[in-house]
Amino acid sequence: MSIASDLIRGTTDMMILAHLLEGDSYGYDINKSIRMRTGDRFELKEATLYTAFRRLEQQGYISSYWGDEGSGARRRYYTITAPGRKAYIASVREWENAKALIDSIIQPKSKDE
Amino acid sequence: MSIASDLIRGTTDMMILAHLLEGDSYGYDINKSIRMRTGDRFELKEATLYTAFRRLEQQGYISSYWGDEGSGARRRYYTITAPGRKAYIASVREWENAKALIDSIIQPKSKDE
DNA sequence: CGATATACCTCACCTGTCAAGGTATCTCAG
DNA sequence: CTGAGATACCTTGACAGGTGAGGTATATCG
Repeated sequence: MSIASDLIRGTTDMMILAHLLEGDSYGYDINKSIRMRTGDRFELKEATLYTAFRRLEQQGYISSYWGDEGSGARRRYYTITAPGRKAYIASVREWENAKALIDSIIQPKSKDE
Repeated sequence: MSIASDLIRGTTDMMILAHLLEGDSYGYDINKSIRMRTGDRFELKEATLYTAFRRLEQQGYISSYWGDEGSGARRRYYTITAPGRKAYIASVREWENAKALIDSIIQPKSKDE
């Protein structure tokens, strides 16, 4: 179950950006939302999540700030930037493209089986 | 142009196995055929191709033999094995699964844009 | 007080891709 | 004959992203 790590590679950043498009969020919440959207069939590993945040922030695609909750564990919120939106659009385009290319290469002989 | 290497990661083996399903073949030919099927928009890098062959052979998914052409450069032919066929089917299933999961995570708000 | 959930983080390791380099043979133009 | 180009194979080292394992801190509930 779950996706082979080699298959998700390169889509992690896109997943995160997709979520930030709908509003600022923080790590734990993004992952929870991914779990829910996929019916518990997939989740990002924490290490993957946080290294992705570092990467995206370094590239200027997201920016972060500490939330000021009165109680509970502190949360670091992330916002998608304008370049981030552009990068997201480009990555979705690339993803659609890759899907089509790969499918054309492995073209299954029949629809069912 | 071309697919980001992080996006194809994990599909290379599947691509190669897909080609071997149609009959024995050798490296150069497989790559040529991939180039053609994708209208010159994609090709595996040689280093990637040959490391994939090593990997697949080690896993018992393919086996190889030297062709005996009277003239020209020698070719190493590859055959897909029974376990290889099973692995191919499993990997296609996994790929379809991953596509659906990823799409559900990045779910675009509208069909066009 | 201990367990559980929330919430963050880092390090070392593994694996697959790829640029760069190499070898050898054949064909064809000049 | 010589050199270029295509065919055909291979290896090495660097690089990048995912991940297991470990760590910190707070709040809640029994």
